[in-house]
Amino acid sequence: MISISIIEDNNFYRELLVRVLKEKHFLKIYGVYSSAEEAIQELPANAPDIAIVDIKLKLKSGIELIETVKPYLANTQFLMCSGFQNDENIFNALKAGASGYIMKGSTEEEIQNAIIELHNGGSPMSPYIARKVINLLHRKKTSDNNLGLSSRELEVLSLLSRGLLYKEISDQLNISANTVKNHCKNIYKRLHVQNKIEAINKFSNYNLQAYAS
Amino acid sequence: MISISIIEDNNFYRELLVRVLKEKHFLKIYGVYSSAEEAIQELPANAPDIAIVDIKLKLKSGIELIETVKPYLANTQFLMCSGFQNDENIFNALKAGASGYIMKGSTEEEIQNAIIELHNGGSPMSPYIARKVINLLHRKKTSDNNLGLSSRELEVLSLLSRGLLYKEISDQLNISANTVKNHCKNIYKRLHVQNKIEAINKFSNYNLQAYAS
DNA sequence: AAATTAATAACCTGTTATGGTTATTTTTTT
DNA sequence: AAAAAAATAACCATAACAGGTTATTAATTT
Repeated sequence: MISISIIEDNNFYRELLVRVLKEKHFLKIYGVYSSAEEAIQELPANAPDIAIVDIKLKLKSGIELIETVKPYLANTQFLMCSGFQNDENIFNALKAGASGYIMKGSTEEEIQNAIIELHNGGSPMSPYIARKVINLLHRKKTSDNNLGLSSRELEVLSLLSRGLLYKEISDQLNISANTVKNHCKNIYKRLHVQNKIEAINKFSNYNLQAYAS
Repeated sequence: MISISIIEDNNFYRELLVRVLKEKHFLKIYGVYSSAEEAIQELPANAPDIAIVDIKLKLKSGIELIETVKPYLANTQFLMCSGFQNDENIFNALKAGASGYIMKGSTEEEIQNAIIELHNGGSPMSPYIARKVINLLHRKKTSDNNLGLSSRELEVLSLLSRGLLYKEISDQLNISANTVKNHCKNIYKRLHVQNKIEAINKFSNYNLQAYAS
């Protein structure tokens, strides 16, 4: 038996969801809320297995709802509900802690399947959103991710980012510690930074954030 | 017109793919390879829009193929082809640079749709794999991500991770640099590390890698 | 062939970090 | 109320790092 709570401000769609989910014997409606504020009050004490959250709520958005309430609901999964396939907010909702979503135009069967998939440890989502998530993984290794650094400098920077000392890096690369030091100085110059950590950050920011948000 | 190359060592399935894709007027078979080695040789000079790669190849796996060949194929998208829904390697393939996948049991229509979705900027994948990707986003903000550090120590560590010096941190927190130094020493002890970078890594590893792989 | 860039390496100086000890005050827990 | 933990802070010695200069060699480009 999967317990489900619904947070949806639109009366019509909320009732529709309730009706569709009541049909299935293995689903149990736990709580029904018409605003994020109401849900924030009630959810922590009444944790469902799955919370279906409309992404566009009145005062607070569904994303804010998840962010505030998630720390208290370790065992609840959030299923976002959006009107549009390619809503940018769906991606942000997934980042905030949602695990999947359904569209408002979905059929009864699709909604039920999404819930089952979610409960089985899957993440139902459209290919468009999936790509945005995947792009975070790729981190642009392909093209100009070197920031003007030479391959040797990238090598040194990579070892630096593991927390190795100059001596340890020089042993690994079979060069002198002075040379490592020298590479670092050049790296700092090119990245316009003053120390290891800033260099590492600049590097990983470039690799990660190009695709983020 | 979408140009497609196929890397598949199984003769039967390779020919089946060719036949299915030839049916569609907007798809053009570009190259057909029966091993990763062959593809590594040929692909860089003959870049297709989409490369369909079997995940299990003889000597080198499809993942290795992508890793070695991707730097030369900035405009090619990789569509993995696997026998199983929940093949762990699919997830690794996505990390390596693939953008979606199809299953060997897929219908002709599903294969064609996956290609179209991929070409339109989507990432076709199953909910199971999607979840593994999503979990990377969540980073376990919820529960015990503090590693036994006090809130003040977390504060210091957070500022450290931006590359600030002791003095800069002490100014920001209105405490003495000696105190910051002291917090660091305690942080290092608790995390069993020797320097800033290792501490930062341990922290972010805990937040990121708990779900990875 | 000449010039440029990359990789190598050493020197010096000053700053920053690390590791150890000790100690006071405040907050939290028992 | 007593004990424990957290936050504060100083001292010392050593190690590591940062920034500057200079220089040789190898590889690449012009």
